[in-house]
Amino acid sequence: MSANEEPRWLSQQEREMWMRLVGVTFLMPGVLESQLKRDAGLSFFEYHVLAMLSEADNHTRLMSDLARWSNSSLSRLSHVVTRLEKQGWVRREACPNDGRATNAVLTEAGLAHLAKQAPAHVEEVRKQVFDVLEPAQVAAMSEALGRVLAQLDPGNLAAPNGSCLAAPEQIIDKD
Amino acid sequence: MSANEEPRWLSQQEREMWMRLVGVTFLMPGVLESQLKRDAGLSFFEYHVLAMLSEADNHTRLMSDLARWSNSSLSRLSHVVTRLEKQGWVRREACPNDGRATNAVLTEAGLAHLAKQAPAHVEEVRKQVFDVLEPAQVAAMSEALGRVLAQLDPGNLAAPNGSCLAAPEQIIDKD
DNA sequence: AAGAATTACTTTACGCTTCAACTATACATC
DNA sequence: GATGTATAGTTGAAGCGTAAAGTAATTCTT
Repeated sequence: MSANEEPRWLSQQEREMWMRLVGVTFLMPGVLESQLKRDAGLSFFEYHVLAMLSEADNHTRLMSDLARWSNSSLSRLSHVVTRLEKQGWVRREACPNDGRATNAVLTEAGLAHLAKQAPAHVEEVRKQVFDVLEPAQVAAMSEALGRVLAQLDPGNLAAPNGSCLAAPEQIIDKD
Repeated sequence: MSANEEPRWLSQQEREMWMRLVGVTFLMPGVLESQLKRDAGLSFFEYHVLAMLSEADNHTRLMSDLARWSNSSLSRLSHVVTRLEKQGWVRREACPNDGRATNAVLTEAGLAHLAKQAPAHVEEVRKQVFDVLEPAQVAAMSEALGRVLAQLDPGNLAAPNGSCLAAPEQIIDKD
């Protein structure tokens, strides 16, 4: 936008959608986190990380790939994995191919804990999001959100090709 | 869900939408915040709060209403308003009708700062969200997000009726 | 009128994330 | 082989938000 152009203010319809998107963005993590904290002692992000490890080959992923796929910084992930290590749910392993790289591995205890919590969590996700949407709305949301996500994080569309990463397995039909 | 029922796992289509929604939820605030922090020294939430005050009659709102409408806790808002006070962009006033209540008021400096930052911010919002969506997608997203938001925060649909609140003015066509 | 319950914040302490600096390893250039 | 640059994390300090406690005012009940 050049200095002389009029800003492209949002229309009334765009503003309404914007306020709702911001509202969902602010509220959703906290609402889902309430149930997870109470039942599992996990934050929403921690659950998300454990779920991603559960879907990986050998329940193992490079830290850099895990950070990218969970939409977080390496620093944030490093701190979170440190906490999950202390709980015994994740462990760190050096990467045999690259001395700089570290793998995060979901432990047996972590997998058991995740499996135990998944039913209640998916029920809460269904209650808060999917039960209020028609199937056509889910499809439309998915298409539109895909476009927004591609803009927000262009680099994440590519399949990860970091070392120490097997091709992802077919994902278990859980949240 | 009774103890004996099978959990309602997400379908493949639902999972795809879910991962995208979570991705946008995690990434969007930070991406928009980068531009705001750099240009204005404001977090995304701080900007949101100033924008809401700018739209209020006399640029004044009850703290409790402002918290509700900005989807935050009173405690969070109290801390944020304290910081904005220190910057000279907001001030607190006791409510004449209710001794317990506090009004947040946008100062002249705050209004000027917001007006200065609004063009760049709306451009960033347009770039990250609206430029990648078709008008029909904006309408569909708005409808679907409205349903999800109603579920996440049922009480917020009602018009606020706290004391010290005039009916909101027609909102200026800004982000 | 007095006391109990509720409401509207504010404040403190703690946990989590970000920022910036650091360490170690791999790769490119000479 | 040596040096510089880039990469992959880790770590500590500071900032921000949550939980819980506190203060003050209002409303309700007796």
